[in-house]
Amino acid sequence: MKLEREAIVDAAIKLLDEVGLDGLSMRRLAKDLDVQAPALYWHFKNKQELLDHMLVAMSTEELRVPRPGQPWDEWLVERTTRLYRGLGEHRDAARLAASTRPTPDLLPGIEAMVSALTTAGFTPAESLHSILAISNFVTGSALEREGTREHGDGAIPDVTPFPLLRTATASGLDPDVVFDHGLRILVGGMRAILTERGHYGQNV
Amino acid sequence: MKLEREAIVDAAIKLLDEVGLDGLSMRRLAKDLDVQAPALYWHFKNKQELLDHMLVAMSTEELRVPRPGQPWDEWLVERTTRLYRGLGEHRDAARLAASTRPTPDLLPGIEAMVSALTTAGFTPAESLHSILAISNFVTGSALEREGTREHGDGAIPDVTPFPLLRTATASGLDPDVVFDHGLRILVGGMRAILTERGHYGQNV
DNA sequence: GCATGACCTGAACATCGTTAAACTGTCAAG
DNA sequence: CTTGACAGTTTAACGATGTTCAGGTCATGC
Repeated sequence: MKLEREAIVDAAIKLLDEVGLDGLSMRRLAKDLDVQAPALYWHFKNKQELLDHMLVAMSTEELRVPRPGQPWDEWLVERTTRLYRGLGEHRDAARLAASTRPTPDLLPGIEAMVSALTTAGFTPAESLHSILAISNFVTGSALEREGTREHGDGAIPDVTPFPLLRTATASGLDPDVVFDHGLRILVGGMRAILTERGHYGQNV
Repeated sequence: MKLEREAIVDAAIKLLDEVGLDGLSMRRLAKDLDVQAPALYWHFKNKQELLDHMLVAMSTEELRVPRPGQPWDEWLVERTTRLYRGLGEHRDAARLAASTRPTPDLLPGIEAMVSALTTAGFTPAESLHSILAISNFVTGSALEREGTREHGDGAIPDVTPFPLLRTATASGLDPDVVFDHGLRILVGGMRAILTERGHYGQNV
């Protein structure tokens, strides 16, 4: 029954949001499903396999290609931001994603993205490396955000002895604005590659 | 005795290189030290506290400021690359770093780096955000490298049905070149901020 | 000589992922 | 209507984990 598998994954995601990744145990999940823990092992051979399915159930995976007429950089920012936001919708989602190997059915999407960037003027290698680098940046940023979220208030260090840090953090220090800034720099650097090569056009 | 604490941390790091983070248990570490597991809890209140000390013992933390006359971008690339390489010198070092909150004594180093970038023409906020974004990029990249290292050979997916991916990965796909490319893009984007503002000079 | 503390052991607790064997139901074939 | 196969679950247990607690041992200072 596929129905069971989906129900388990849904309950696991809901439980994840309640107790976090560290609190997500097979026994606890089984209790939520009114079942004994070993019953889960008929549907999933591993806890890891369960986690894998949770991750694919959580990821919407859209916007892998620019809308018609949309400039490549705008599309890339939009898509990457959506990815980053997606990792913030469930508790410990970034940690979960980091502990899971990507499945091979991501390849068509990556090929599509590479295609979008090559038509913008990048080489296939440049496109792929950029996409992967940005992906690493996303996971790193999402992990950092989760880390600061958990230790909430008590962890903000005292910057008063450091004048530059003081002015730099005068209006707070939000992980999201660090992410936005990093992403802006990344696509700015990609744009620089193109302009150095003579592509001045906005969109293809 | 500080000597004991250091000895424990050193043994823990050596054990980490042998068995990895998942194999690093208090009992196993105690056995290497010819001691029973609870003895470790006299020196460290937690396993987490032990892990924290392992991480600071592993990080050399140098080059937080450019050499005299060195351009800011060259220095930034050098320093960031060194950081990334450092995370590859011990097994699971990136995972370890990701599971640990940074200690507040990193602040002087950050202030120094912000200072270096502000004298190059960036605002304090731009400098700090760039540093933090790059740091997130480093941890993300190091984590990805560890993930691919572990599943070694068997995990390389088949790209033959995807022409662009095939040409992009014709000469292999090394996590390190993805990192180099991402870093180049990042500082390229930072350079673009400066040139848009009218700073055309190479160094300061 | 004796007490105070540092430092360690032994035993145990709660919890974890996971497995093996036995049980319960459903449903089709004889 | 019986029987057997099979999906799906339970009960019991194994080995391992981090951690605690009560009690030891042993040197040092009075």
